[in-house]
Amino acid sequence: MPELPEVETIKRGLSELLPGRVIADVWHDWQKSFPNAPADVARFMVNAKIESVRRRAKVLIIELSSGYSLVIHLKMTGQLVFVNKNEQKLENSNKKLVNNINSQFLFSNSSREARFGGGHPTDSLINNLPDKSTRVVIDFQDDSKLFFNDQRKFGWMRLLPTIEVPQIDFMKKMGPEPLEDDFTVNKFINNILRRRQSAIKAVLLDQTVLAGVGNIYADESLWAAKIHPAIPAGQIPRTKLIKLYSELRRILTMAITKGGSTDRNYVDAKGKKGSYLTFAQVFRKENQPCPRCGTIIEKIRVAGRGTHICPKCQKMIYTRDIRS
DNA sequence: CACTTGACCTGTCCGC
DNA sequence: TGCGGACAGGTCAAGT
Repeated sequence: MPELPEVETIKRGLSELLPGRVIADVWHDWQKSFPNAPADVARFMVNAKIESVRRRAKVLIIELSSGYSLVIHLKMTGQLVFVNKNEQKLENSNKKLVNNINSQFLFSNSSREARFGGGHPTDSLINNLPDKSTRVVIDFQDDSKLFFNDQRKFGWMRLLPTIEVPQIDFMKKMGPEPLEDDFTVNKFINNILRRRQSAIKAVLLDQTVLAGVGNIYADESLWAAKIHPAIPAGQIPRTKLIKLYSELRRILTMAITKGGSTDRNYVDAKGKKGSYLTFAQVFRKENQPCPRCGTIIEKIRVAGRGTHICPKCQKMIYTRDIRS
């Protein structure tokens, strides 16, 4: 769910809210989410000040004044929700007013629904925390709180010495970020072709090739570049890869300016369904017409993932390595 | 080594 | 209405 644009959006939000705040207490109930020893938490988190919030691919890094950092991966259902006590009081006394300001202190899939979708049931999220998905609560000295919620328990949070963060395994293996200035089209093509026999979609999802792309943006960029997701990477003409490079960067950049997307469908208070993938062209659009040619979009399975294609725009036409 | 599949979880949705 | 099962997707371990 959270891919690069979503994590970037969360990072930008937390960057405005957390730095300068001092941790008063930390509660956590779940070893997998937050396996650090209570003694370490007490020693390196309590009384520490938040210095900065950074992002590497889909990973958030909250740097503390103690020389330690919180490294956070939200995986599919993780949320980071910041709640300011004053706002909470306001919520209790004047619900309408708070609905309008929810977005400034909620950073989660639900908050994006709130922001882009208008009123809906999760407007009341702020009243319900902690809930049963809450794994970690960080209390600040000014009585504001940061909640880490994760329904499916795939996400995690680790407290590590800041200087060791780049050394941990999955950080070292991570490939380049698609939006970095020095990530050139040639680098992109060379990295793609490192996995010549794999389906192009599997390559885009491989974080050692390219860090930050997930299922939504893989489908969207392959549709934009008119490439079938199951084509072996090595069989794609160079001109198509150049197109894929520019479309991937364009779509990721656009998604960030829109504050990310969410694939959560929900039912609002009136039982009405809605989707908040406002700029998706194919993702979760199966059985709907392709925005480009009108052909009905199909959902198939590629690289073990649900995959959305226009069967006319994205044909399996390559049968040999035409680069050589 | 290259590449694919299944496990990790739980809430939701679909069909019977 | 309830119930079983498929499905969702990021990442890693285990498999071919």
